[in-house]
Amino acid sequence: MHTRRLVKRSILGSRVYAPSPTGDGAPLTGVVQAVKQENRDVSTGPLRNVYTLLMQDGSLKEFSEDEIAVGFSQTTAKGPLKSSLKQSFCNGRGDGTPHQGQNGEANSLSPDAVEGERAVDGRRTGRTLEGPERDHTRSVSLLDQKRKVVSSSIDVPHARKSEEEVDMDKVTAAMVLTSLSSSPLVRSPPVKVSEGLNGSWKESGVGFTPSSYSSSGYWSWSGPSDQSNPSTPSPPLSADCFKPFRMSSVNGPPPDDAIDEQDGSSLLFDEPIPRKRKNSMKVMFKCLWKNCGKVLSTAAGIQRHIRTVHLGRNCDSDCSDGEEDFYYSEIKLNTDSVADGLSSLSPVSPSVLAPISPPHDHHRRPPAEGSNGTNGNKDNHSHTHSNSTPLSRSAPSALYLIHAEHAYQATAPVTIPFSGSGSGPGPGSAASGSAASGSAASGSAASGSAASTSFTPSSSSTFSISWQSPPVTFTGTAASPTHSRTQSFGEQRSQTIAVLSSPPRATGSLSRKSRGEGKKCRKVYGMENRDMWCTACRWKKACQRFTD
DNA sequence: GCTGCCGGGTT
DNA sequence: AACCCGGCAGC
Repeated sequence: MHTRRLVKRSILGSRVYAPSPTGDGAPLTGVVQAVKQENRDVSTGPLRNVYTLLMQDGSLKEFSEDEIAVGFSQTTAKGPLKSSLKQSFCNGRGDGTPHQGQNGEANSLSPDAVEGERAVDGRRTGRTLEGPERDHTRSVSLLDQKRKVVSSSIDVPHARKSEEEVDMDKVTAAMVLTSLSSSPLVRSPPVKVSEGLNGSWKESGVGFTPSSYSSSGYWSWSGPSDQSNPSTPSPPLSADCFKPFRMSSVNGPPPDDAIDEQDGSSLLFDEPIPRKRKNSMKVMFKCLWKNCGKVLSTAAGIQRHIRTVHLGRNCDSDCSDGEEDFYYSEIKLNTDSVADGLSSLSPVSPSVLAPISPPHDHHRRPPAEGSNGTNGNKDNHSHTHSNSTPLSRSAPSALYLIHAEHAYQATAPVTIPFSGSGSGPGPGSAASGSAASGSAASGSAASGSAASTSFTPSSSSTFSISWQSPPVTFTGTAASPTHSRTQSFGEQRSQTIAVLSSPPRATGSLSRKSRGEGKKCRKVYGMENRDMWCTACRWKKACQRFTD
């Protein structure tokens, strides 16, 4: 069944021989408690494994894989340990290619099992591709062929089989029991993983951990999350990790079971994907530096941009202190909504958008920037007190533009009119203003007129009513900022989808067909004669019979 | 609260 | 495409 896990688990808890610390040549025995990966020399590339051993005297010591030898096969000393531990389960550095994983697996399987795996592999790949990767079927099937060629051309070490067989039998028995008890864990993550493939790869990384190493506190798993910037997306990684994992998960059982489980998991995997794709989310990274707003598709790119352009550092990421992280934000773009929003917004007020960018810039500039606060205050005051026109123009569009940012930043436009009359604006006070405004808005959000009354006293009397009409949008989204104030950033971010989709809706409401005043089927025929209604009325659509 | 109807889901 | 329904917004 879980061949990889089997291999991994066979190491943890294994008795190994380690060199004596005193160097007198008498090896000590220890039990592998944990494994971690270390990159001793960046230039030499691949990671090496460092094993934490519980020594006989109860102490914990770390040894590199070169230093220790496996206890159960003393004659082969280092060899088996290193090779078996070298099963690079997609360790995220690129050296865990599917081929390697494949071969590693084959090493610990009988030739028959390898054949079985190939067959399953072939079916599995095809099946998987029926889903989201349908478009790449050809290239992947080529890959698949290539994989077959590779694995068939590599000698499966038969000799090792007998050597490991004894140990494997024991461990396999344990694994069968373990897998029975942990199967829910194994099966449930796929849902998560499939989400991860579409949305955040991080989730997929996390999703693997419990299923792959569900026991024994295997803390050394250096998945994507702990070796790269958390905000650095790496979809191919999760995809690559994902496939071998799934293949390995169906290796153990007899073919029939494998197919069944395969089908089951295929359902689990494939089903949510089409739905998710509807949202077609795209993660971008936006520079928050004043007057920049550069948007890049990769975190590394935006970091480099900030480092070089704004922070004036020319060195590469090595000398980064992570400061760049403060200057960019992750944007989840709902491409559909954004496209709709832009297309529907621009005809309404095309001239409004352009001059707005500077003001909206103030709200989202990083707090770390020195001049930020004062400028922001100035501008906000000028907006709120001196002239109503810029505000009346900027508010709706600023609202929209900020929607492209973190959801929590959407609190800013809400607070503009409120905080302006109160204490100084700026990020901090704006938030407090938002609390007040939030409660006010949410309390009266039911109707636009009520919202406008709550505006009037706090804002200057120069406000024109024209400001209020767009807030059809405003009241619609008012709940969101209010809400988000008590949320964590993660939750707020997930809200971005909803927030992003609101502008189109707002503009949609502008184009919403005004309510028909004439008689409608419902009025004419009444509820009791519902079957006499026009179909549109029956379907709660615009009446087609009594058009106004 | 009633009503018209939009948006989206299901069959 | 037909059908259904939640929910918004005007009245």
